[in-house]
Amino acid sequence: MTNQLFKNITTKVKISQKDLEKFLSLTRVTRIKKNDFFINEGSFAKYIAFVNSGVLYSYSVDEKGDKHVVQIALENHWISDLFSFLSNEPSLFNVQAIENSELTLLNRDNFEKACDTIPAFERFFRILIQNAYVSSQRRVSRIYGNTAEERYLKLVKDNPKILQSVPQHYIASFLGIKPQSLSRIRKNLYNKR
Amino acid sequence: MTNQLFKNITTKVKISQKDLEKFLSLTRVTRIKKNDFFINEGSFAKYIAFVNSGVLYSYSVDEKGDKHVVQIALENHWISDLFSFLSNEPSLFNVQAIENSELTLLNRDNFEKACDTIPAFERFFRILIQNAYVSSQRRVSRIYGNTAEERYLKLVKDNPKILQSVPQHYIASFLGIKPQSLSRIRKNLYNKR
DNA sequence: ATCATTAGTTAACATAGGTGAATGCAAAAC
DNA sequence: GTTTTGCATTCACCTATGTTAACTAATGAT
Repeated sequence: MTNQLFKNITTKVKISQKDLEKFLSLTRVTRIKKNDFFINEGSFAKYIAFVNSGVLYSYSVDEKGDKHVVQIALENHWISDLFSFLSNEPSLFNVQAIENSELTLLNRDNFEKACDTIPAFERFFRILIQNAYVSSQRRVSRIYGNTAEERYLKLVKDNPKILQSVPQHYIASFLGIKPQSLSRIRKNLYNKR
Repeated sequence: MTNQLFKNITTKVKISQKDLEKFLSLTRVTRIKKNDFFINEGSFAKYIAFVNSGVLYSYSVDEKGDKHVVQIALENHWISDLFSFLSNEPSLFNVQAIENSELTLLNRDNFEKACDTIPAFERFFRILIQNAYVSSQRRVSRIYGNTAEERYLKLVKDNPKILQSVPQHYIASFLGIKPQSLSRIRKNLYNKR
């Protein structure tokens, strides 16, 4: 599990073994049970989490009370409410475990410390935020430019693991459609072949 | 125009007059004509721009050749392809002037310099990026949770100036619908009253 | 083992928004 | 001043997705 985290960092930035271990010493490992909340909307995101094992997802709840899945974080990905974590504002999202999961946590103080004392980490983290931003922008473009079926096929292609480890109604919400519609889309796709 | 920029910064962070002037000395002012490009997709975003006067907008072009308006920057707002600017990757967007505009430009070297030597500026800029990220996430939620009519009304309410200074087909694209649909929506709204 | 809950499927019907074409108007180009 | 081009509007028709509801299968609780 530690290895996974090391690998996740080293694939994005050059960093010495020593700095990696220094970084690791600022984190702690925890477990979270299926359906438990990692972050509650309105509270403050104290941590960002690297998913060692399991799955988490984040979602917002709109004025009409409808849930909208924003991110699905499988094993080996980072999740938090970045905005709340970085700005110390109340969180706009809930983050919840889809299955029992193991997380490596970094709190805000240690995050600052890591940024201040490990230049490679600051760089790594800047890239993480940029990627989050870009993927959000891409998502807008995709919603506008593609049908739900196209978005589903794109997900199947780019992220087949999500389909295996996440119940379908979460995926529907992530794609911006109702579970019934996803069911219909899948059925049509089968019939086409 | 300089005053506007000062005001834009001081409303978000505390900064001394001296630092403000230092920052200003790192920028330069330029003019751009209606329909000219500030950034071309595929090229590198060398600058971020503060709009002193005029209007710019950014958009992507999808595989089908359709344009999708991503941001509309009126006077007194910042615009760029932040991802390209920060990561030095080719731009994913075009940024173009809707009318003749005057911009205050900051290039990457001076951006780094400003971040390194003016702590308040680094903070200001981090906030700018965070806001961009959050507004992108909010947009996804809004597309999923609201009809085009609701999104239009929200825009009218939050940003009436955009309606006055931007042709309607840009607004339609920004809302994720066709110009005909926006026309229909506006007609229905009139009839309701 | 039983019962209750949640997830997924299907189908009939409703609706928001897309598509293509026609029209009028205003601004730009000549 | 005339012509051309681009923008907004309207309409008839089409399609993707939403809605409601019924049914089944799987999961969890007692």
